[in-house]
Amino acid sequence: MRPSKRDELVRKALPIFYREGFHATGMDALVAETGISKTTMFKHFRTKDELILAVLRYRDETFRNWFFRKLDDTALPPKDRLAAIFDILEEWFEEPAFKGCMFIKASSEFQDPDHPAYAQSAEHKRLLQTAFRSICADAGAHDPDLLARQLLILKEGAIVAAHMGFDPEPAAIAKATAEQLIANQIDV
Amino acid sequence: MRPSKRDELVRKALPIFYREGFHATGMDALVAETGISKTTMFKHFRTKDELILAVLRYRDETFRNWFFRKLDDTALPPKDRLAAIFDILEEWFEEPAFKGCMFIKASSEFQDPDHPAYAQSAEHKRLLQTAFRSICADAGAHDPDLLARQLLILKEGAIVAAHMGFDPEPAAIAKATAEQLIANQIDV
DNA sequence: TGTAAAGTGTACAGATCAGTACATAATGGA
DNA sequence: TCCATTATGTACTGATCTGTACACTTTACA
Repeated sequence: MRPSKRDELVRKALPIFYREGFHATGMDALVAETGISKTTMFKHFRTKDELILAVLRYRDETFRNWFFRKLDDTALPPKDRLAAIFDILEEWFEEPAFKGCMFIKASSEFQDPDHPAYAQSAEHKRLLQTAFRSICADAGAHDPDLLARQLLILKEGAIVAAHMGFDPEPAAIAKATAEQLIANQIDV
Repeated sequence: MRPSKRDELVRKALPIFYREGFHATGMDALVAETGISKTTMFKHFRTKDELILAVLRYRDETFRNWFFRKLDDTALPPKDRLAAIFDILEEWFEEPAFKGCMFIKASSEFQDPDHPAYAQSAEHKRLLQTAFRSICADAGAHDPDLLARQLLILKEGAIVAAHMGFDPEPAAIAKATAEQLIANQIDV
């Protein structure tokens, strides 16, 4: 099977689900916007849920790639990289298409903990936490696990604030907080 | 109009929407679980969206009442009250019915910024922020606005972590962070 | 160029959605 | 007890939902 159409579908469905929501997006809407026939969609994915899951997997991959690539590109030492997390976050928030975190939204729409979309969303966050922890350790944090968890909670809070619009500069606020944590945990 | 049935409907619909989601809950499901007839529902609310909005208003009221009542009951001085925010949060997380923040989920399902449910959700967070700021000022924070925004972002991050389950002790982690912020802003 | 795989378009099934019509029953106050 | 208000039950409309059937067309490759 040539997987090109399948990938094209996942790639094109992502921004639609992201923008409109999972339940609110019907298969007919996907047909209209992707230009891919419904027959083909159901040939590649047995159900809508399977497509959603593939979209989430794709999102996990591309988001983490984008994020940590950006972080690497700063070429900063690990300690400064931890603070730079929130600069990259700010870049994301300022994208015109920014609509919050797709995984927070997925776990809002698929609340059953047994639903694979929920599991996939939690897994995404765990992968971020692991990556954060590794940077914390490289930076010489006294308690890398604690610091990573604090930074991740800050990141999630900033995303919620940015999405709901109740704070005009969530990334800057979170960064200011992070810098205090980092200063307290890492000797100069 | 005796508003008893209306209130009963709002009160009974809340946990259903909270547990199942807004789109995923049909009016027929509400009839089945509340025991209130569909005719009556549509006599009190012209549309499902109007019912959802009433539910969100009710949630805003009861949640803030519950939260700040709890905070008052600690009878702590303002500075300690700021840290106690996260103890109360932990109580909430440990409730068996805890399923995340209803407003984060509402803004996930109704993403259009013009949708009243989205506006209502943002308003809830702003009201929390205002209340936090007032306690920060009472506690003698150097920058009450900054501290309140930091604490709110921590709170939202902890809620997301608790809901998605990627951190086993989100309230404790957020509290440890908050205590550093408070110590840095408030002289003993 | 021939052939099998992959994709398309349309039409449909069956379920479920929000919301309505209408006749009947319960309720509460004077 | 009378009467207006309020609530109920059922059956319905028309739209939309996921998913399927099927005949047709395009594509890739040997």
